[in-house]
Amino acid sequence: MRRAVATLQDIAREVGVSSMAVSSVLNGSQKGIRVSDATRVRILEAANRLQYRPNAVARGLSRRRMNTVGVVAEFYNTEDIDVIIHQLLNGALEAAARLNQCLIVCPVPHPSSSSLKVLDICDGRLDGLIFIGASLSEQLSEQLFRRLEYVSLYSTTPQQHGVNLDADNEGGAYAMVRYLASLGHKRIAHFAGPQHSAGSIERLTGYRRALEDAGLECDPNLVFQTYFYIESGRQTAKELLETCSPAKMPTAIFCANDAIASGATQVLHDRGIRIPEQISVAGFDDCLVALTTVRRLTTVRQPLRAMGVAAVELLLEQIDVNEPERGRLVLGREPGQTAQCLIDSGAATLGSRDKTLNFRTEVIVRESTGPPPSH
Amino acid sequence: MRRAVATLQDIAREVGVSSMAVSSVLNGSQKGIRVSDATRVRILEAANRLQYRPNAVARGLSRRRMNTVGVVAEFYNTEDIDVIIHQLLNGALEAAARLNQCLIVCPVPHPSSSSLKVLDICDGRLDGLIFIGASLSEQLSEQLFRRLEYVSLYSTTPQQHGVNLDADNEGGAYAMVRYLASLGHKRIAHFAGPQHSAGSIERLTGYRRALEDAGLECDPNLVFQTYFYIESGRQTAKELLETCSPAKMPTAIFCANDAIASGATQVLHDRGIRIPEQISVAGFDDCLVALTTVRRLTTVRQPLRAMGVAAVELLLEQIDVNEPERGRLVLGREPGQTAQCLIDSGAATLGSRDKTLNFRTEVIVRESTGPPPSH
DNA sequence: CTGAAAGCGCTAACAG
DNA sequence: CTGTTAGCGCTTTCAG
Repeated sequence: MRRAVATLQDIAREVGVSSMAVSSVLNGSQKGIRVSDATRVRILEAANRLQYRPNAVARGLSRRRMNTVGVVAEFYNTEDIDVIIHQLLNGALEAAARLNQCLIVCPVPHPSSSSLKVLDICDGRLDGLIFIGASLSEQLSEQLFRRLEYVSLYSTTPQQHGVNLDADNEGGAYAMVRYLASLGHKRIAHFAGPQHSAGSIERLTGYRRALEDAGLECDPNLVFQTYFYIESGRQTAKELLETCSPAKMPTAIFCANDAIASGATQVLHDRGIRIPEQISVAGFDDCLVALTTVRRLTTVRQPLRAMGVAAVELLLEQIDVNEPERGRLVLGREPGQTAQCLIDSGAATLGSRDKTLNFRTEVIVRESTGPPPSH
Repeated sequence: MRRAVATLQDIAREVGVSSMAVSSVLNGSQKGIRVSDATRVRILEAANRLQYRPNAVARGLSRRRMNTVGVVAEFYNTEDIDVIIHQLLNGALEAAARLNQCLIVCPVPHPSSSSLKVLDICDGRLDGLIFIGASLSEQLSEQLFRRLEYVSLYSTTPQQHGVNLDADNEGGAYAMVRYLASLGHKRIAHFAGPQHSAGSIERLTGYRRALEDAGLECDPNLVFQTYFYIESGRQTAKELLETCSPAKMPTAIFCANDAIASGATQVLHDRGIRIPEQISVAGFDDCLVALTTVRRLTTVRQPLRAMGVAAVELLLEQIDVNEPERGRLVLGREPGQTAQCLIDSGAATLGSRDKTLNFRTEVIVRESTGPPPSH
């Protein structure tokens, strides 16, 4: 929108037709309109010569639709969560491109400033919003809902409106701990994530259920409370080594994410404890750090790409369904159809948390796990 | 822009004044306008009651300014470049917030699709653009320049318009290699980045100049061509171990980035070569993987936050200067003043590549370097 | 089936 | 100083 940018009317003037004719040729709206082939060619030629590009702001004002969805993510974190966001984003980008939607990211520097910043962007320039890892207060989600449709991923608070997507945390943790048990481990520690996070609690639940089903004792002294950071994994590993008597030492540690596992691995390695010969370490997420540890991590992978795709599709379905006045259905699906497809195909299940879709996870076996030493 | 969203006119109708009065009270434009305090209060009350929020699309169309800058970055990469982008983004966000500008990120999935995707977004919704690591063809930068102002970071092609920001690659590499030499290393290898990248070449130049100034021989067999990936570092380390006779083995490796250093570290460690006792390894960038290697990496840190801030300020200055018709100066600086300040303060220097500002780097000493074995 | 006219929500530039 | 009018660039609607 600067210097000499050609407008629709410029072209209309050049060619000597109405701006409507130009609009219908270039932006293919208005179904019933017929322009003679000769004029059509002249319009296209003029548009090309003048390097015409439609002005999305004007179009948006008129159509009440920007064909743009936003992703809100907190960009202050330099640990592994970022890589997760990138993978989600790749899926979301793919889906958005396929459906002719723009996807833009609205980075939020700090959790606290979210509320202000987020409402700033809900000013007509976006048709819908995808929240990643947000904690939306009831008030904010109400305000948001008045302005646009949204879906969330890894929401840390119960959803008021719209759907929430998450990994099948409990299932993933369960599968990993069963795997460790199948290797012969009897004493499996858990470096749990922060307990204000629903995902952490679910992973802990999966861990407990797996121990029980494997007929193993669940020693509370082997469950440690940590944060999702490398440094926290490091400290907790030191704590474990200091507080545990050799006899009670676990032969495997299941960490609530890869960052924790990375930190733990570093400390164990520094103390001369060999992985996986003396102790097995497993993570969760399968992000970049899983590949940079001394022994590449056995971990639980989430279908991040598919989740990104699903987020966009669910959002657009919501817009289609709930805002018919905006016309232009993008997906053309029935209400709930997108979610139903995911469930039917086995990609996701309806979680215990209301309105949450849990995506199936997968255990990735690498070098950081093996049978316990006595085997 | 959905369901019942109050507009300016709604408020005007409620209160019984002109929409102009409302506009001037709520959005503080139109300097000369006076509204009685009583009306002002009633307007504010009504706006609050109706939860009024200005529609940025309508405002943008009218003012020809969105107060929004975009960042274009390629989001397909899952290696360390991401973390760099995040740090840059944090700086950019800070500056944008301070100057009352929205900052949004336009992720580009693949390098090849950039041209299309990028022009898509230059449709009036953005006042300016910041490119990270882009290779803009001459044609694309021309088209872009017709539509909006832009600046670039780590541009891989010479700049047609606008300024480019980069780290002082040569200076950083020089400082690191001088540091290694000062520890007593005589045979220092370099795992160079891809030679189509200007930054890689500059790092290589710094390496060579440092060896020369330190009076060390520059053995071409110790310079390896790699890519900016962990796996490439891994392979190159294997190559080094296979091709180098023990007598000719370097005692230090300076890697063109941290990912390469991480891969190299893994292989060396796996072969039982102790770091830094037997060989020192140094990286460049100081990103997350520098903290997850067996020995935390000695590396060259770039002032990413400051670069993000500078990118936004330089861009807004360009808009102020070159698009006076849009009014509303954001910075109110003279042309070139922002760059001059950076140079005067010593934060950056004018690079050899035309129109490039090189930001001062810093050697961060950690655990992966030490004196050579014979010492 | 075509073309002129009205309007999306807001603001800048006027005339009263 | 107020209040009205005329757009911003595009699209939808409604006469011709």
